[in-house]
Amino acid sequence: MSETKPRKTYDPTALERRWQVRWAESGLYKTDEDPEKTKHYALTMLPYPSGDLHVGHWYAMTPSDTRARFMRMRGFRVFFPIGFDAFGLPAENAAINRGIHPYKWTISNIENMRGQLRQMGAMFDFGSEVVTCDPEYYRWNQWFFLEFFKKGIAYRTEAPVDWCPKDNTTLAREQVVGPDRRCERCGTQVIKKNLAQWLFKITDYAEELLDFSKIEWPERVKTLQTNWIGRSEGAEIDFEVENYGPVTVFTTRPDTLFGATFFVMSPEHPAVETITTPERSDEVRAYVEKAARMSEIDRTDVTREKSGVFTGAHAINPANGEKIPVFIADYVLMGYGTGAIMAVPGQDERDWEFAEKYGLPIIRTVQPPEDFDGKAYTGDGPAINSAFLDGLNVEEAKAGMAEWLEENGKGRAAVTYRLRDWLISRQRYWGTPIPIIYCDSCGTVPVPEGDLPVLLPEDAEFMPTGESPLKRDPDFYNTQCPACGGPATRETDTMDTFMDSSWYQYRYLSPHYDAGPFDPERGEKWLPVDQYTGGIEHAVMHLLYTRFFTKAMRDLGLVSFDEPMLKLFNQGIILGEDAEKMSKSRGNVVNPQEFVDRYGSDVLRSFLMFIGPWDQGGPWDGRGIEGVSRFLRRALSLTNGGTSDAEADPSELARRTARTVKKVTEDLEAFRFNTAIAALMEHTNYLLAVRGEAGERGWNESLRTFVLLLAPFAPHHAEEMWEALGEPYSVHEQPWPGWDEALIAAEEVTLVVQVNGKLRDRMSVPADISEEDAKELALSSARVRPHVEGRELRKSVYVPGRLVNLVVK
RNA sequence: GCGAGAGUGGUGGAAUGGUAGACACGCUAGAUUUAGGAUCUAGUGCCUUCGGGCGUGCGGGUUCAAGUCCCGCCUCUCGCACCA
Repeated sequence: MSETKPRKTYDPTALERRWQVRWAESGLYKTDEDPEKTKHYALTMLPYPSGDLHVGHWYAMTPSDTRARFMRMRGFRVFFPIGFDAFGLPAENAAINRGIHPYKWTISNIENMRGQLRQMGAMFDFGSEVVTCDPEYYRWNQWFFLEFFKKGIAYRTEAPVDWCPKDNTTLAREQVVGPDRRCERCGTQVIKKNLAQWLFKITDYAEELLDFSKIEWPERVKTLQTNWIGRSEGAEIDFEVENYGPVTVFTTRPDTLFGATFFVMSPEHPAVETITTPERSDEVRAYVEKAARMSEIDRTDVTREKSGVFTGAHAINPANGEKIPVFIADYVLMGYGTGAIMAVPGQDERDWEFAEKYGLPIIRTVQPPEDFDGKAYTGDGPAINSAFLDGLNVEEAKAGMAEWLEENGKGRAAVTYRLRDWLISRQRYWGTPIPIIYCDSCGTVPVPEGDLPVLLPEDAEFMPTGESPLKRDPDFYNTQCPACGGPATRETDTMDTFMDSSWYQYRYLSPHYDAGPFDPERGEKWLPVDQYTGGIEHAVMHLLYTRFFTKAMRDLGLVSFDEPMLKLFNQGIILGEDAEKMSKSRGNVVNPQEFVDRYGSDVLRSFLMFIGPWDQGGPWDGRGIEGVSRFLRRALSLTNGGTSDAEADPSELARRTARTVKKVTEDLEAFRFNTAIAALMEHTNYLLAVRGEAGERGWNESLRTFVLLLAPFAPHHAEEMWEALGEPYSVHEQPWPGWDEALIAAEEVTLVVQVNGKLRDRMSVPADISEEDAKELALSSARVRPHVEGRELRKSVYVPGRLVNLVVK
């Protein structure tokens, strides 16, 4: 019978508190600056201070912490900072709804969350914390803005913008989601509005942003960004429109120009009004109005029948001089390409549909294969009806036409992107003021660097009216022109909060540095980020902006590399117990605090890592957490000095220990936390079953190794066990154990015997058994014999250490 | 419609082309306990005449051997959605 000493009461919360105090007192997680070690900058996406840590924060941060701890034990100097993305709408909404100032609301949330973060027991270096609504931080947003302005990266333009009527602010293109164009934050359908806005020329970097060769990022993110940037190669072609002049189209298929039998403009195209003939104007005007009234959701419905209206005008096909009719149609979008297309029904399905409906001629310019029975043919084939291109395949014909266009001044090779410039102006209070002054005599004047930061006034009226709240604060609004000293007014828009998160990883290095956005010496030592972790939802906003920002910083001479984060891992989403997304309205929100109070941080974090592959996410299982709690209690009991019936076989103990070290190491490298914990559980069960008399050397040595392996997952429990073993503080400063590959190979192996691929027997044999002996042994097995007797042995397969397969007829 | 990913016990999930279901949850029985809880031990894919048979969404193929590779379907999830 097993005999266990009476155990101290298990109180994980007290245990964890004790170690957290000790860690804080001893400065255990102060960043290691040892220049002898290789750097590892581990970064987890900074949270928005919404009030309380959500179980999603735990799911994002604690596995990152485990990974960072693992790297630290492996001998890297690790920088693992944390901060708060503190500007943004929720603070303003809270202020509006509850009358609390956004600053007060934000700061009290941050204080609350700081306490919860400490309870997490992660190795965050709280000394480098960054809070983005702090003037010490946003001053550098303004500084970057001015640098971008000088470089021509920041510019102002009057243009229709996407506007969220609920949040009363503009949105960047990336913040408008779905076919029905909703606000990424609140889900309201966006509308168009004409406003003068500040933008960043991210499109100048479109080509470079398509190059992922210097980073190891998930394919998914790379694909999303590539599609978002949406590069199309083709040509611009100038069509002479009657009584108007040249109108340029973009096409990816210049080779089909001879088949362009009509011309289509977007209803919003500026030429429409001028070219429409008087007899067509009523119909055209009606169509334009109808298109404008139509909701975006209807406008973008692919299944809708094509419609359009003839303007009465004609354009000249530059290739053959044919007069072709000019239509307007809502399937041509002003926001893509040039807002006008040449229609080639023979090679484009939409154009075919349109041509059929309006009885327009169809000319094929690519010969479809004989068995082709469709309508528009989009595949490859020899050019026909195309004069000098005839006989060429599509690629050759494209090049041939581009050359011809260029030579004849009718067009040119061109590349178009779907990506738009990044609109950063927000008509809101709670953000970084844009450091620009407007003067009647000097125009747009940047705030001199020495006058930064332009402080956000504390007492502005921030009710949303659709106008920038700062405009109604005369002390802020009215100022002097820095150039001429005359009366002037300030820009009253604030910056998109994605500005804050585009470069925070640099500020972490020296959060109080005042000679620049970050201390270049610190940058030299730590940049770029080695491992970034966060949610996939940021694939085309934050992750694209921060790449752009780093490239712009490089062009300003601030950094010498091209990419901000070398490796990226996206964790999944943790769902409610009903396998639905957690939401207050569904009532399936899991409050981590409840579980921290009951089981402690180590159990909660280990459970979240054990639940399944980290990138998969998955539903919360309130019962499952018990299993992990049991595991950590059992692990802890290993240091209580009990004994069990069985004694460890020394070579098996050594083998299993080495195997566990290998498994956990390799799994941690690959972010496979779930199988690493499974291996630790298995090893715990084994160690419990074979603890002989206390003091047995091999067993104790194995336990010591086990505690080291446990440390990144359950840092508090491991510390407690380490102390119980009489080892010096702290387990987190110990080197990661290695393993001897030679120990892993077993002396005896279980060989599987198959007959025609079917499992018939298992035998325990020496690992180095010869093929002949293995086969002979297999044939002599009582369970195998009935299946082979009287049949011809045609072949046998021997896989050393694994199986013998006897193939009989 | 296009693109990507995924379908394995009652559940979450494991499986370099080589013992399917590791590790857990749950469940069953037993031990302990005043009781409950906790803990410990054993069992737990399905069927079975106890020999064995069948099993990784469905149908085919390659192979000595397929959850894994190939082809064709079905279902689900996530992107994108008239992009010229």
